[in-house]
Amino acid sequence: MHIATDTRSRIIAAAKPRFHSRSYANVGIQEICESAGVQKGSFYHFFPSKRDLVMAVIDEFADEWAHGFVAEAFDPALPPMERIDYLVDAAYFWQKSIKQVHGRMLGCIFGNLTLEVSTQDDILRAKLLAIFSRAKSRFKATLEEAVVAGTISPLDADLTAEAMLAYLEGVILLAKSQNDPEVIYRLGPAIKTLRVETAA
Amino acid sequence: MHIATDTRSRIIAAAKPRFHSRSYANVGIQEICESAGVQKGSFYHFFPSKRDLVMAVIDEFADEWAHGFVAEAFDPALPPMERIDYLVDAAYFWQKSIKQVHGRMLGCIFGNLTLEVSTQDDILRAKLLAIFSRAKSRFKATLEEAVVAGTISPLDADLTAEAMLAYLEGVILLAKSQNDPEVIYRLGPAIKTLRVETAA
DNA sequence: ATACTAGTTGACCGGCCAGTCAAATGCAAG
DNA sequence: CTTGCATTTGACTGGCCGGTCAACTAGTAT
Repeated sequence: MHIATDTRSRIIAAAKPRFHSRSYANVGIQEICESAGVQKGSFYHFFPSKRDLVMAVIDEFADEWAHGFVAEAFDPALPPMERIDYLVDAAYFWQKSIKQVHGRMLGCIFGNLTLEVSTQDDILRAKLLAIFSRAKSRFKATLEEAVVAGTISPLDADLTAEAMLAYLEGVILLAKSQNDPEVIYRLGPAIKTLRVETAA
Repeated sequence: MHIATDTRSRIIAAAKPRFHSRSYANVGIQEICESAGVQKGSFYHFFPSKRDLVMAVIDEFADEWAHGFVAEAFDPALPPMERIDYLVDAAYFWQKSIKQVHGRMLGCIFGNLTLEVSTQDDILRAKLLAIFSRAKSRFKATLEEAVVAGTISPLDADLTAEAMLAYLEGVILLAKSQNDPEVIYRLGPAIKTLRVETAA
């Protein structure tokens, strides 16, 4: 099997936009199979369960971001605090373009899934947590660099990073409630005002 | 029917913790009926649809908060910025007590439902939006008062209020991803550092 | 007593849910 | 040519989904 079976890929490709635009519980395996032109039994040959599929979808989204906007935003050539602006802008433009195509603001799939499933499935929660954890590390490293560069005054980089991530997710949530990406545009830049001071 | 039928109330009482701790799609009417000791047909006598039930549940949660913690927090006797601290504390203690009883952090039901259903049901989205809108107004009035009192320097009260609400929701989201209310405790106080300056 | 209505009952609808299975297919290595 | 494995097929399971319905009960108002 030198040629990586495209069946698996087609399943994931069919599942991605559905989980993103609806919800975990609202998307059925049957529908995914029909859309991917795959039989039920074939699906279960590649994925032991629905949960395994959504984990693969999460990975794909994470990779897509990591190699796309995130890589661009956290470009070491950029002054540290500008990287944060860049990331917020990227979130804005991405949501905006999705809305133009799809008619709706879909928000962040990691946030969406977290609120839906994390009380019901600890394995999925752990997966999502790991994603947030990596995002936080990016913010943290950037903040530390900014402190060293003297761009911002010293602060608790770990907690401030977490606060910024929380803010970004919250802004996207509110934007989704208004079905309007412009909320991200208006509220996003305030992310840089967030600060947690270092403990005494 | 002088005695307000308790059937309706029992249905809502059975639905509340379920929608809060799981999700809209994951809770069935059958289960709610069984738990409330009510027949299916009786359910549909009081609620035209599942959506109407969840709207009633949203209203109950909103009232509970409005007459509980929110009323306490936005007490005019408190210095304005302390009201915001109070509200964040209330969110923390509430989530913490839920976790002690239930074993899990359930988060904010408005945020949970927003991310789950707002791409699929504009009526529910509008309902949730109205809740957020009221919350934002509370923040805004408080900020305006703080500016007048000279506690904080002048800012864009409308956008800062929205930013604070976003931050609170984001912090709760992150806390839920870690199943740990202490996240709210650690990150919450930074809400007061958020600022959107007035436009030129 | 009668008529009306709010409330209740429980069976029923078509359809979808996640997941299983035994049998068939196709391909590759010996 | 044969063995063996990856892949695919499509029917099938038991159970739940939201919602409907006609019949029944009970209380109230005239």
